[in-house]
Amino acid sequence: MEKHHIELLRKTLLEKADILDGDFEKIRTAFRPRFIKKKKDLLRVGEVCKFHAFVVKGFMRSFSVDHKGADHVIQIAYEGHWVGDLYSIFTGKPSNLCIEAVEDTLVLMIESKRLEELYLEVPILERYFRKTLLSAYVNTLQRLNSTLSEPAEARYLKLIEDQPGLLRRAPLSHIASYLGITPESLSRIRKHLHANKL
Amino acid sequence: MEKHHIELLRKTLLEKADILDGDFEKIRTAFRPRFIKKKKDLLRVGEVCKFHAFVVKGFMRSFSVDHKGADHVIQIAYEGHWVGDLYSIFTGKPSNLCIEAVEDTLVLMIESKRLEELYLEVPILERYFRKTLLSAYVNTLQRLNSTLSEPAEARYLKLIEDQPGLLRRAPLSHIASYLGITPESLSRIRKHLHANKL
DNA sequence: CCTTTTGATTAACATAGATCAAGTCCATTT
DNA sequence: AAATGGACTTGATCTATGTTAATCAAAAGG
Repeated sequence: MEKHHIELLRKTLLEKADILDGDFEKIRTAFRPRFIKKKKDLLRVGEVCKFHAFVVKGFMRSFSVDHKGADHVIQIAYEGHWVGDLYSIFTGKPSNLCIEAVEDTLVLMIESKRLEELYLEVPILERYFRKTLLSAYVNTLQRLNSTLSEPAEARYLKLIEDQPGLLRRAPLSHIASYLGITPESLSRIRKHLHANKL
Repeated sequence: MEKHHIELLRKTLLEKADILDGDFEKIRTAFRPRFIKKKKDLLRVGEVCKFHAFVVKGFMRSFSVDHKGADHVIQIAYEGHWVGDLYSIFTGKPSNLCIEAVEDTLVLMIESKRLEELYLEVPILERYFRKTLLSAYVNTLQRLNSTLSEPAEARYLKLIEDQPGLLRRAPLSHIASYLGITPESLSRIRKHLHANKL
C-alpha cells in the first residue's frame, strides 16, 4: 500500500472531518488495497456487498441490468470517490448492481462490518460519512430532478460541463447510459450540437 | 408543542441511535412547531433554506418548476419523515425547490445552524442523521434506477405497492409528477391496467 | 344552494427517443 | 498487411409519452 494512496485517503477524510493523526492510524490499518483490471468486476449482480471501496487511481462505474439486458449506469467514481452497493450493505441482500472498472483501477477496501466498529473507536468518522452521504444524496437528487425535468440534450450539456473529464475517460456508451438514453440517441444529440456550434 | 408529537420525534430518533433521555431533552428544546395549511408553502423557490422540518402530522411534497412551468415532485414526506432543501442548507444558495403542504400539516422545525451545534453537544445525533441520510440516499438511487430502466407503468405499479397510502393522500397529478410523467399519461396507464385486471 | 375551481379522464395529434439494421473507422491481433 | 472486433454513427421506422383541448365529476366556497 503505497504512501501517496494513503495520503489521498487522509486528505479526503480531512476535507470533511478533523481526524487526529492517531485516529487516522487506526483507520488506515482497516483498509487493504485491491487492483481491478479494466473491464473486470469488483462486485457482480447477485453477490452480497460487504465492503466500501475508496478509489485512489482509475475509474469505476456501477450499473444495473434490466430485463432486456440493457445496462444503466447508476454511479461513476474516480479518484477520491467511494463505491459499493449501500443497499446491499445495509440490507444484507444480494446486490442488483455490477461494479466494474472502466480503466485499470486501484481501490482501498474496508469491510462494512469493520467500518461499523471504527465508528465506535473513532466517532468523528461518523461526521465524515454523514457529510459524504449528504453530498452524494444531494447530487443524486439533482440528477433525478434533471432526469425528470430536462430533455436529454440539456442533461448531456450539463454533464460535460460538470464533469469535463468524463468524455476522455469513459466511452460514449457509458455516458449515454448514465444519461438514461441509448448510444444512438446520444450520437444524434452530439451531431445536432456540432451542426449548431461549428 | 403537544406530548405525542414529541414522542414521535423521540421514537423516530431511537430507531436509529441510542439517545439518552438527558440528551433528548437538549434536542427537543431546539425544535419549535409550525402548522402549514393545505396548499401553503413551507419554502418557496428563491429562498435560502435554513431549517430541517420533521413531519408529525400531514403530508408534504417538495417540487421543482421547469422553464415551461411544469412541476416535478422530488420528494414526499409524511409522518416521521424530514423535509428541507439539503442543497440550499448545505451551500447557502437560494433553493430551486418549493416545499408545500399537500394536507394540513404540522412539523417540528430546527434551524440548520442549531443542528450543527447539537452535533457537538450530542455526538450520537450524528449517527442518527448518518443513517437517515443513508436510507434516503439508497431510496433515491433506487428511484433513479427505476426512472432510467423501467417504463412508467412498472414504476407506477411499484409505487402503489411500496406506498399504498399515497393513492389516498395525494392527487394523481402529484403521483404522475413523482413518476416523471404527465397526468394524462398516468390516466392512460391506469385505464390500461383496469382493462387488463377487472 | 348554486357557482367556481380543481382533479381526472378522453381523444386526436405531435415528438423525443427507442429499435433495428447497416456501415465506417480504428485499434489490436495474427 | 489482412483480419477481427469494438466503438461510434447514420438512416428508417416504431412507440411511449407529451401536448392541446374538450368534457365530466367532485369538492370548495360564497
